[in-house]
Amino acid sequence: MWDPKANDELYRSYCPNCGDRLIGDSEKGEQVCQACGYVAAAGADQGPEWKAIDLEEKSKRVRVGSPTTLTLHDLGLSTDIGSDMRDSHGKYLDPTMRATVEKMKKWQSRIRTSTSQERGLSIVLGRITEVCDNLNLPRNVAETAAHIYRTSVKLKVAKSKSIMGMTAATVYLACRKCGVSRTLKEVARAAGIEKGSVAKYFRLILKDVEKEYVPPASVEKHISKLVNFAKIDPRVEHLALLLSRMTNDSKISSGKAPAGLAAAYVYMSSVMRGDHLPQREVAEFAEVTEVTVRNRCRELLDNYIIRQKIGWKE
DNA sequence: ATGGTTTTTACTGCGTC
DNA sequence: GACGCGGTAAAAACCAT
Repeated sequence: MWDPKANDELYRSYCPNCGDRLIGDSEKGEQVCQACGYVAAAGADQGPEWKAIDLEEKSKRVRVGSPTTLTLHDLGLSTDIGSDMRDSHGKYLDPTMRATVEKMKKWQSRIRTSTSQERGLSIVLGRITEVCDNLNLPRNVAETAAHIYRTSVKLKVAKSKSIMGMTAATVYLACRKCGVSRTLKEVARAAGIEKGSVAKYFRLILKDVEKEYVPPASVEKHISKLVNFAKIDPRVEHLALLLSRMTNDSKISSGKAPAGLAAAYVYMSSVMRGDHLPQREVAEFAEVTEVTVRNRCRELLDNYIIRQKIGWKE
């Protein structure tokens, strides 16, 4: 169960021209005002902000905007040591012992990283970029995925795990952290492995590495993605987004798959505008069934008087 | 493990082109 | 007849406990 309003704050911001809400475009990494057409540069002061840095670069850093959940920290050795300062019983070491161990660890990890582990790391990082390319994901998602993987290695979570399993799981998590709408199914397909095993690794990472809850991409992002993929008239998207915002109600969306809801909005919008896309097509692109689309539509129509609010002609 | 919820599968009937 | 659509029952998948 997820609350759509919880992550709404992450990407919502307002147009400097007319004050209307800006709509984030997950594909292009920019935000657009639906009212006046103002286009904000990538992450002016709202969404995640990043600099393209070579993946292999050692002192990697990902800059993000104000939302703290997206903040990524420095990847120096210090973090590794800080998190491991316990003895075998899980108790914290005393300060003098701590200092000694710290030195040891420093050397140990220097030796380690220059040999096999560093190589293993670069293999996975390569896979991550491959999968991200397959999914047409922006650079920052790959960066985030790489960061997640690096910390999983440090926390020993990645030890003796399937390479593709970890790859897919980190990419999927990165998508969610960056607010990009890619389903687990899609990531699994791009990585060429079972959806189930991706979920398994994903949960593992969620448990031991990324403990904060990361909400799935919003319905609105799913709408944008769906429209882009299916090459639907942008005006349908506009209407769909409008509808989704007007009916952005936890009563409707809670517990429901965002992709299904997005499909319903797009389908309804296409009908309202007279384009009338077949349910079959919309459902196919959204990777849900027609039944789900229908159910969402029905619920929407049951709970809202959409025609009047939208000004449906005819 | 389990129980509640959501999605999918598979099938049927209805109207229209 | 084929197609799009709406509905339903039951299976499967999912999620929190």
